[in-house]
Amino acid sequence: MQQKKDSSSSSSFARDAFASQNTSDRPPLVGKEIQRLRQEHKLTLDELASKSGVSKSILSQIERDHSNPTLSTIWRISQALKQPLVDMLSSGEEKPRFEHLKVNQTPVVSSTDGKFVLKILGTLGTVSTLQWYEFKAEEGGILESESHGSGSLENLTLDSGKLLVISGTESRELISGETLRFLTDSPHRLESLGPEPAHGFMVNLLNSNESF
Amino acid sequence: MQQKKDSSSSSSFARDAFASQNTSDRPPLVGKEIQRLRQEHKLTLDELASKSGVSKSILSQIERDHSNPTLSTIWRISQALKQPLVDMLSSGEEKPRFEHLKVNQTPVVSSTDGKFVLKILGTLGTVSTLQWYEFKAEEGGILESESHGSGSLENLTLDSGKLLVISGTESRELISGETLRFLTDSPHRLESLGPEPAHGFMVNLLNSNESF
DNA sequence: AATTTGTGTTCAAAATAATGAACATAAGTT
DNA sequence: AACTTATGTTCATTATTTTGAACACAAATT
Repeated sequence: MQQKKDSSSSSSFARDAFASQNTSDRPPLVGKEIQRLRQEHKLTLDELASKSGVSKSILSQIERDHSNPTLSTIWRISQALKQPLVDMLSSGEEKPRFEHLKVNQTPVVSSTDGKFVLKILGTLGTVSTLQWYEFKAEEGGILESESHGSGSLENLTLDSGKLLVISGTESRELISGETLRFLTDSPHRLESLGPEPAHGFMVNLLNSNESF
Repeated sequence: MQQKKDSSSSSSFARDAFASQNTSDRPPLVGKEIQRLRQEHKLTLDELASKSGVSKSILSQIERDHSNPTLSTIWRISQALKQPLVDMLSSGEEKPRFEHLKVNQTPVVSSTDGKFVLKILGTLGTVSTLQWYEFKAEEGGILESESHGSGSLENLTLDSGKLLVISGTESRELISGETLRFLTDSPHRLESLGPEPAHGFMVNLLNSNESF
């Protein structure tokens, strides 16, 4: 472990700095991103140093990935650049820009009689606090749901047709173009009243503690 | 600046560790979150130390927020816990608690030529991390948007028509029934290719750090 | 109860990140 | 060209993180 301090200040860290983009084999290289942001703000190292309280010299080294900054250092820089800390770190990581789902890749659920069809458009993350759907239902089509848990909110916009919504003891009738938001902490039910098929869009917030 | 090293190893950092939740006045306190994750994985300090290559003692200190970890240290820990680095840092920060949702009439925005019409169905809370829309666009209708900020994700489902999506330097063409998710951290543009009008839904997540 | 084993904390030493001043270089000015 | 100014890099030093070993304590075993 013993390592002779070499005369230059460049430590053992990242002397091979221009390695490939970070794909989870080493800590993210924040240097380029910080430099980009600094230049975008038209700041010199001196200016950023005084704004952030981080010394000019270490800024220089960090930008060239010759140093392994401390959490507090990164944070002070992110503050000065008005950039969420988290963004600065994730910037290097290549994220796929697009995800294109073809028609047959969209999951579809339908009622037993096939009259109510629900396309699952989106589920968010592992914890799944947000989901959204498109639905089409011919006359008489019914969708029954259990409670989604306390604090859950359903947001329903009807594009065409007529829809009866029952949640708990209350019910509403929706016509084309209207939007209804309601709590789904109890079993609820959607029914297409026809005659034309109901078509619409639904966004569900789970465990949201929204009120209206 | 001169500071006498006190006999305990706890540095000047965060001796007042149990400060309030971080709301951008000091670096995020990662200790609790790391500890939570470690325990969730049923690991001891020793085990995490060997998995991550970070010494047991510093782990102990970091968990109690008695140290100001280095980027590479945080990263090695995040790897061992199979947790995206970024998530560990943002955990303490204000999570979008969903707030009051109030949209009575549906506001409508349309392009100057009137060919692209956007109905704003939902905007969530003051922090506004979630929005959703319905859109209709006749042939040639164009919607241009600025960046929604880094980490923003747009989810677009086309019900009918044909749509060209351009984000950054990339573009995709969508046909009826397809869904496209893409990052909107740079200016982007939707264009209805016709001939029949495009109709669809859109869900936008702001500052989500979702990946696909 | 005494011993061992498991787990987290503290200690002194070593490694290295951060600082401020000096230096290097390039771009403008006189 | 010589001088200044602006900007980034390197140097020596200081401050702090990180380490490995020793310690403390509790839980399990004998």
